[in-house]
Amino acid sequence: MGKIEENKKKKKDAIVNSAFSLFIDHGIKDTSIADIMKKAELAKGTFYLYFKDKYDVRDYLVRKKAAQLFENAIVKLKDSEITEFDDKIIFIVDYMLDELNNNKILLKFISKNLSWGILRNSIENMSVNDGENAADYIEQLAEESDKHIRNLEMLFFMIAELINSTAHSVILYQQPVELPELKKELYPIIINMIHSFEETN
Amino acid sequence: MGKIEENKKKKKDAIVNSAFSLFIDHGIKDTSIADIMKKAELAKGTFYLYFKDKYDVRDYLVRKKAAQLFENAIVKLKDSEITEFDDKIIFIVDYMLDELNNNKILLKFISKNLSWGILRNSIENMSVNDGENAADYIEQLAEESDKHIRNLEMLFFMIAELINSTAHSVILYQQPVELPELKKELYPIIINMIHSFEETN
Amino acid sequence: MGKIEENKKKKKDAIVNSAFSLFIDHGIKDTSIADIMKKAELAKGTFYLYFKDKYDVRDYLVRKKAAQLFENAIVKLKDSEITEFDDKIIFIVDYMLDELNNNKILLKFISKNLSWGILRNSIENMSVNDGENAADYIEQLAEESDKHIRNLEMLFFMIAELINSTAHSVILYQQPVELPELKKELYPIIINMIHSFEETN
Amino acid sequence: MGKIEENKKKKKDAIVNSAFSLFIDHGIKDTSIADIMKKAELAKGTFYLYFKDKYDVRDYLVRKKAAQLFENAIVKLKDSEITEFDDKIIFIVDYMLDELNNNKILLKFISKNLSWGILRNSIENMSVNDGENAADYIEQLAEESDKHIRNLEMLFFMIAELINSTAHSVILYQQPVELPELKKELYPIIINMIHSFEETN
DNA sequence: TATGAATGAGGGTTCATTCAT
DNA sequence: CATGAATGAACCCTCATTCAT
Repeated sequence: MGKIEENKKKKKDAIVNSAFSLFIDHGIKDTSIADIMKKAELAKGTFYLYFKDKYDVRDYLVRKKAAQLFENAIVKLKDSEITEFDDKIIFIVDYMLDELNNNKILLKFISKNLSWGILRNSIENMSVNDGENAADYIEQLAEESDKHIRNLEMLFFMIAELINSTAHSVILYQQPVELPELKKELYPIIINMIHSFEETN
Repeated sequence: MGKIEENKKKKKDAIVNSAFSLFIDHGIKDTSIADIMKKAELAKGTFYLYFKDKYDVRDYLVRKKAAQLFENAIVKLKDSEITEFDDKIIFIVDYMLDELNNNKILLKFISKNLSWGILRNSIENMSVNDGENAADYIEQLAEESDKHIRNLEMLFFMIAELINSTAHSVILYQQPVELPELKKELYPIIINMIHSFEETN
Repeated sequence: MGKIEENKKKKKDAIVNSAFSLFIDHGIKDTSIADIMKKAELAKGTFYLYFKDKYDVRDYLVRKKAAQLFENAIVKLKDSEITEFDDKIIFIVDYMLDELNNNKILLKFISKNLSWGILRNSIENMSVNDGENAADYIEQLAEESDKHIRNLEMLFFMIAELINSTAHSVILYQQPVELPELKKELYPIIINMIHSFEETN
Repeated sequence: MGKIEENKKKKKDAIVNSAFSLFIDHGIKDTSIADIMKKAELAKGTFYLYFKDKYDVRDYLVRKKAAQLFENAIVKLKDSEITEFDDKIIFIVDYMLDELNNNKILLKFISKNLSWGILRNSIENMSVNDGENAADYIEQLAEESDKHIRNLEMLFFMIAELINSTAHSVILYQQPVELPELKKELYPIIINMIHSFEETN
């Protein structure tokens, strides 16, 4: 029945939200399943009807949060009137860095737990518009701008890893510099990376 | 007494070596202090005379292992006859990637636990020659080649983060490509990064 | 309705068969009702419409399996042309030992759970021919051979306990001897037991 | 130190005694390790310094109790002036049956958990006098009486299994008869068994 | 009748830490 | 300094049983 399915979705959400807030506040290591379920106001045993263990919840959360972040960036990009491919990429990166800077807690959570496997999976299963995934969308962006990127996935991988790892240190610990300075150095490098991956014909 | 000091060093080494091998084999989470001390053939209580907890040992280990890796690269570089600054950096990166590729277990351990704070600390306290630290040594390299790098620490930070995060995914999971392909794309980008940081005068 | 009754029988059989196979494979302690019902492809709640708990199923099974084993022995005996009472008893014992030896799993299950109460109940409710129970049948055997046994039940009890307990150790663990050697010692003793119980008049 | 060893012995005894009393009162299945340790007035974790799990305690207990019972029988036998081998065996059996009849709780515990493996191990490691085990003692009994038993272990095995299994049913449930009647039938059979095993030369 | 999601008590087990020796 | 027996809080996870559908 629709009613039962709906109820199950509600329960899963309660668990996930409770877990997120506890992971953020006390760290994953110091969050027990009992804690999660108490905060979710559900019985301890119920946890195991939805997840295998707390790391299963963590992966689910990282996927979900990373996807949301990226999706928001794309929505904003569509609202803008940027036409150049390079500028679009920088726009997305800039948007995400600002978001993470405003939500350091989310950054801490994502960057400690994001791996390329999870990220790629997120991108592929993320729906930008109906039936269109994020990876396709980026490809489309390149085509629209008449850019020919040799290996879009690889470009993405590198940019993502560079952002993820530098943002972690810079935003959370202002090490070795602060965010504006990072951006100033980072964006030219990203532009260079894009050119590096452009089809040379 | 020298004898007593020596004895204490031996015990600390036993603990550290035992811990490293167990962290590698079973992960930090699944290694208990009892395990470490049994393998080290010392009493459980003795652990607390040397370390606060197992995360204390982990940090000590990451620092030590990362420093060793970098130091070895520099030793090899000195043996070579490379003169250009760019080539020297690529040589170091290449050496380290190959070492990590040959010792995936070490990579797994380092890259999961390495943060810029620990890395910088390692570099600064690492002695290349007597009384000379690694950071100074790199600065010296740049000067020798008549390169003027605006912000050497920042350049280092970026390169280190890019290598660390991409190597993790590529070497351990061959994702999204294999190591030779990563190198092919990575080195031009690093060269570009260096140029990006060159003093434009 | 016949249809409904039939359906219920089918469900009960499914539960019982599933339970038997799981009890055998993992032991009773490590078989949960959830396991039983998953294998039976029925809902967990349905279990309680047929049995009180898993020990209820176990007793049902032991009764059923022990009765089957004994019944088969009697069927074979009827096919044979043995005339002497002693020989008939030995035939039955021999048949059962061989069957148990060929089906160690069944032996394990039966002998760990068989008590005289359950066994006697099995024998009494077992139908050899229509409306004739096994105990009556044995009594008849004795009469046919002009034997007068003082206390047939007691004789039976002793033989059954001796077989059950020695077979368990010998067949499953070859302790303290192997089956052929056990038989060699056991059969004369059984013959003696029979004589011991013969009416001395 | 002797002090520490002594203390450990005391702790083990406390666990074992607590476990025995709880196994008897509530059954093994319904006795938890927490229960055992609470009654023993020790911390739960301490249990695992002495035993693997509760079945480990059970085996230890069965061995110990069966050995004690047998040892007592032999002590009494020595006090008596019985000379014939047959009479000696019957004396031992009779003594043990009476003891078990007076201590039904012990009977319940032993007979549900005694296997030939455990029993044989008990007999072999049990010291009757200094450095002399029970198996040797019985062998000596036979020799003293100029009896030649072909296979003493096998004889023992059969007698033990027969007593153990019949006593269980008869003493605990008076099924199918009461103890005196069982004895009346059992002893001639045991005598027969002994003769069955006598060297025929 | 039949279902299976939900419950929550309760079990086993681990382990960092202490402290008497 | 070094030991390792003892602790007991804390955790994970299972599972018989219920009950709304």
